Amino acid sequence: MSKPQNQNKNQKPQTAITPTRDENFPEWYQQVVRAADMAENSETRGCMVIKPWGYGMWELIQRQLDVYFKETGHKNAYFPLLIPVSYLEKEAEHAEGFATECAVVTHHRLEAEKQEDGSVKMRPAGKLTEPYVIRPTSETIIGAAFARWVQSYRDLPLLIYQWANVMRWEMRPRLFLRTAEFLWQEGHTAHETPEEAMTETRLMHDVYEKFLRDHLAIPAIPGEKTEAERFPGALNTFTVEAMVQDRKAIQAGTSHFLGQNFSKASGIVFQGRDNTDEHAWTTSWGVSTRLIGTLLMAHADDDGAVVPPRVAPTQVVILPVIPKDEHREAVMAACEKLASDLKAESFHGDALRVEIDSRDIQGGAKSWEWIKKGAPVRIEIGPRDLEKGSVAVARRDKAPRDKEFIDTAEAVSSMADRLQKIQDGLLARALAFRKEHTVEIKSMDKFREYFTPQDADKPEIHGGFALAHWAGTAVDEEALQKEMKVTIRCVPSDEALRGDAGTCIYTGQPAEGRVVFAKSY
RNA sequence: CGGGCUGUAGCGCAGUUUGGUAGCGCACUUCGUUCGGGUCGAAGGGGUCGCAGGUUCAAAUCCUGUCAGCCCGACCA
Repeated sequence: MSKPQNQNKNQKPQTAITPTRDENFPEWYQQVVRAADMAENSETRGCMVIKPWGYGMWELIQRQLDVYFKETGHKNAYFPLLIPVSYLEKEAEHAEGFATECAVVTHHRLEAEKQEDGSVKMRPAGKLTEPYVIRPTSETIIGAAFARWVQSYRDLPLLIYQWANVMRWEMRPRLFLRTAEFLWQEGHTAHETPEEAMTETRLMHDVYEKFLRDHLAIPAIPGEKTEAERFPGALNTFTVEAMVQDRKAIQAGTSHFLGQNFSKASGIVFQGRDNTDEHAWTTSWGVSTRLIGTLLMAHADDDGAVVPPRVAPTQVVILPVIPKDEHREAVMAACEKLASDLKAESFHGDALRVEIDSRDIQGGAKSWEWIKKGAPVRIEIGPRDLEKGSVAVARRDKAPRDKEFIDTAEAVSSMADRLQKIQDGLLARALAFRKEHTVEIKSMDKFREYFTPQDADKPEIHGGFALAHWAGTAVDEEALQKEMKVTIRCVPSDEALRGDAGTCIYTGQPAEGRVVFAKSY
């Protein structure tokens, strides 16, 4: 009966994804997205089609973040996709920052033109007197609305956010990480005082950090951006920086203290308590579908996606094992029963998301599909289980063939706990990984050594986060980036990471504390 | 936007140098076989070779243009 493994004509690779992370990380990432059936490139340049498994994650992210936004007093609204070009001209730094990546709408009509061969060509007609840009972000158009809405200090604060698509004509799109069109949430608030606005900025920064940690199992480092990395037009930018498995950093969410830059540009003026006209203090903050790319790069392995249970569209997939047709009815009935029992259980306030995969395809192939999608738990039920009253439970955070045979009732009652263990395990693993690849560096020699790949032609995964003292300028930062592609990811908020005062590794000047350096996405 | 590579069936590719109107693997359909498992066998379906021009009796193959994708830069969530 037993035959040697991998003796088939079409030998399967040892891993479901080729290449592996070590072999070629960027290519591995793309293969994971595809194997998990989450998204694909579309006909439209730089834009992706998000498929149900990927969009399902986004829906959960939306729903769960929405709770936090509402809890912190914000209200959802919606503003136009098209922004008059003149709006962008109001804030110089902002305009400059986004000018090179704006899609511009110049016409409002098409005219059909019959060709000689009978086909039809559509030509733009009806030129607009003032072109529109498709929003790359909405500070300006929301600012214009705020200007209308605010008269008195009694109208403040305004706490608004919207779920929307935005467009930035990126030169190098990558599924989820950087696409020309992406989905996001953008918060925009206006306040009476700078202190209040700063409190708001930090509050949302904190919300993002907790969301990444508790929902996406990503331990991000919260901190402030340096001037060089700041949002165009902002006074302060706060970021949550995550480390992914090639040890690079990715900015997963930002919140900006905009001072009065945008209120001056948009004319958000209110009459203050002392009867004088004042400009409001504004903030903006956002996370995007990039979160999904981040979570893949943080958790996926060489067998495909690994989705944290809290954002898994299907948390438990039931795989019927039907050796002979005569077993079908009994097995399917058991699956239905199991599914409904599981759905009666709850995880973080929601019914468990359970799916029976009853497709008539090879069991092995089916099981591997769910491994590649990263469903947290797979349950098999076959005739033998029916006799014994047990089921076979497999976890995505364990080896593909690692199955546990558990009494059915117990499998159900312990499922929420099992999902939480997976969720916690992913976070612990990601945190351990980040710690393992975070070093403290005290000299430029060591710094260069850390960030220089062994093989320059085909750079291997190297480096990580470096904590080092810094007192340099934006110009110094740029020099570092030119030399090694390393940037300051943030000035960490965490005192332990920030450390004590010391000597800047670059300028030798006294530095207040350490900053986080890394290569980044 | 600069430099390099690529575009042939849903996916991955061969064929292009030396023009003669398409082939392989996987996937898909049907039948059988196997069965806690990404089985094996047989028979099938599917492509105006990225697009547009040009050269030629003849173009996937040569020429020009263009679009898209990937990798490396610059830019960015």
